[in-house]
Amino acid sequence: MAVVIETTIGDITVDLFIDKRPQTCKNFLKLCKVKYYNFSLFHSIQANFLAQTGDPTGSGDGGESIFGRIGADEKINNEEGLSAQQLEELKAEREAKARATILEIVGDLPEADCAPPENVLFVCKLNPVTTDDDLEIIFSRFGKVKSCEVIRDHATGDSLQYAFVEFEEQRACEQAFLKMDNVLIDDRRIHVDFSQSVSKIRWRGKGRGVQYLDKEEQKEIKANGGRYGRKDESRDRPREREARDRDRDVRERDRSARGGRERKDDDRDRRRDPDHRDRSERRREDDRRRRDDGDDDRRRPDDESKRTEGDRRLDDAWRRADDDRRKIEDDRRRAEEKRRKEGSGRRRDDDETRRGVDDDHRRRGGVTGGVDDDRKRRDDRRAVADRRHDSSSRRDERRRDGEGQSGRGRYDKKEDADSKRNGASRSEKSRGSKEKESKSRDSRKSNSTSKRDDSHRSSSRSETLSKSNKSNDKEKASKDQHAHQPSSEVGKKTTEDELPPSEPKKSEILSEIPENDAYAPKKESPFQPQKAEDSLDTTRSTDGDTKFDDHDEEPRSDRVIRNNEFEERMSFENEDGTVRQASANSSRRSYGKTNPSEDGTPRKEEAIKSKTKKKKMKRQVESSSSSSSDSSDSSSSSSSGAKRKKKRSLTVAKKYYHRGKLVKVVKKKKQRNHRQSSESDSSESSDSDRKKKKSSKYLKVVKVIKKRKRHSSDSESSSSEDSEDSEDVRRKRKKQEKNSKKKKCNKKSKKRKLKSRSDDDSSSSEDEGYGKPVKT
DNA sequence: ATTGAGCGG
Repeated sequence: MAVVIETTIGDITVDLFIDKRPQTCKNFLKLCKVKYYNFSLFHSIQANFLAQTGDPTGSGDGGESIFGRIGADEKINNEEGLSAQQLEELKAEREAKARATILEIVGDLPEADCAPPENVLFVCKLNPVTTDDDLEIIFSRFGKVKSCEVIRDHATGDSLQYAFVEFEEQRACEQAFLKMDNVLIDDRRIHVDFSQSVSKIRWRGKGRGVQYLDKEEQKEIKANGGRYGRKDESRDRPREREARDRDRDVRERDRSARGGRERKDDDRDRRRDPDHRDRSERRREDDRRRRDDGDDDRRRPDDESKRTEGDRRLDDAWRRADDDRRKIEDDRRRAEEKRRKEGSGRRRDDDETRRGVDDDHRRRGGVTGGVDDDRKRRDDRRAVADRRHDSSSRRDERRRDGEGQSGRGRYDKKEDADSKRNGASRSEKSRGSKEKESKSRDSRKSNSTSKRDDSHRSSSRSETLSKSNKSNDKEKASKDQHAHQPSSEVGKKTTEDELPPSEPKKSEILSEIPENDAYAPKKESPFQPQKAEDSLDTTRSTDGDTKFDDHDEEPRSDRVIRNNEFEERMSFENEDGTVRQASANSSRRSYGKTNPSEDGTPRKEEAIKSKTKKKKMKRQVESSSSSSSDSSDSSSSSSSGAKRKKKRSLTVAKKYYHRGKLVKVVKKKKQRNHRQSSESDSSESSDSDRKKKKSSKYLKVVKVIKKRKRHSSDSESSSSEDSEDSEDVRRKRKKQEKNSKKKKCNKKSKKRKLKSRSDDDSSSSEDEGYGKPVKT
């Protein structure tokens, strides 16, 4: 709650601690309302220290409370009777608040009081097949679940693998937080945290607090497309309203003066659109105009030459004039505002006061005021609080990191989804490998040592895998196949069909939850959790697999296999002559690549191993591909048709491997470049390729390539002296550079994303290899 | 690694 005090030399905004000193504030507000303070003097001013006002007598001795005596029944010392610990907490709280306020002033936080909801859990690392209902059932054991939402890609409907669970009670939420972290759901070890999301909170502007939205309100906002939702809400500060009206007035006058027509539409738009939108609208409009201009230029390059300098200058002048007009308008508006302020300050005060009061009510109904409750169950909540603090600080950091990152993250997600969809087209293959996958998973379960697991993965020879699997657990494999084959035959079965059979098992699981161990398997007791997993497995294997077909959501181990199958597949895919498939695969492979970095600790070792392995593999491929000649890349080198075909495929594969190394830096463009360069200049590119192999740092590699390219193209252009060609090359180069830059920027986030994917997918393999879930 | 659609500015 804030009050603006207007003085002859400027405004002062006063924040009121309404919840701390309700009576005092009420007194103050009421006095404001009766215009008690109007025209008061600042009777005492000490530079850099204080300025006192509010005494109608102007002396500092006068004035009286609206209650008869100031402060009424307020107990000033609310720290008495508190233990030292409590005092400390209070202090810490105050400090935190102060920091938050500073951040707010600096502009890092929208509003210091803007806190994420306390009764909402954030659940991530979910299995994509997990649904709202599943989660609700599972989480409802801690208390009534108010709402539960798995966030999905709004285009594809794929699960984004995180969810929000809103509890009716905060306590239930805390319990769930304590008990459900690192628990297995649908074969995935989920992670639970308190929601840090403030997206359900609408910031009503600086100093105006926040508003907590329900779904309907959100929808409304979405429909309105604005930050400020309802039209007739008292959300608008009177000053703003005035400003807007004035705005309109000015424009109206403007319009009448100039008799412009297009303004009219503009104006209507503005009136319909809430607040800030009009500005962006205008900007957009402006942009469009400008772009149109540009288009004109581009469209008629011939005309451009004909156009006189004067023409262009006129254009510019027109643009500038437009800008100027706007500026003038703004100025006028500002002046008007000032004038008005002087005239009608009184009324505003009243409005402010009224609005403030009900504002306060609303806010108090919201989230604040958790302090007392806190004191009641402190013991229980100590851990929780710590966690919260942790995560909130993390959130702050994240926030400070900037919006760009999250944006990129989202983008990546989308890419993921795309690739998923891509993969769906080759469901035939994926099914085959899926079978292997399920087998391998089973084998992992039976061999409770994670070492074994690792050897599988790192050796990652499909033959060994399948062999060991066959020998290890035929039964389970057959069972698994049994489980999912029908579904894959039927194709897309609706989940409703599948759900009934799985329901009882779910309840079974639920009954196990109370022990909490079934959901949180440990190393030492591989049996019980396994049971749970098995049941989960079977529950999911059917309906999960149908979804696998859709989303190509195979666990990681399969991808390893695919890596190794890659050579073969590459060759035969390219025998079809389709390069696209190869490229699709390439993106796939990039996922596979991150794949060895799965389980927590052995991650790095594995990564290194895999790197060396990959190098080896690469070398193998190279040697095999370049059996005839050393200049392996030279697709232009002469050879017979069939051979050429084969060679080409190999070349693609090889290129792919080069790219495989570089994918993270430049993925798609790389492809294009490569193709072009390999077509245009073979020997050079092969040289550069060799260099690439040798150098270990990606960035360096990129630079080398770039330089090389430049060299090669330059030399080429000079040698061939084909001006058109060189132009082309130049253009291409530009493109390349742009893209490589972009990719570099994205590299980090992409890596992260990939890792997350691998983690998710590998969670099934973590079944035994994972330690106890963190408990508090 | 992870926060409520996603994108562009």
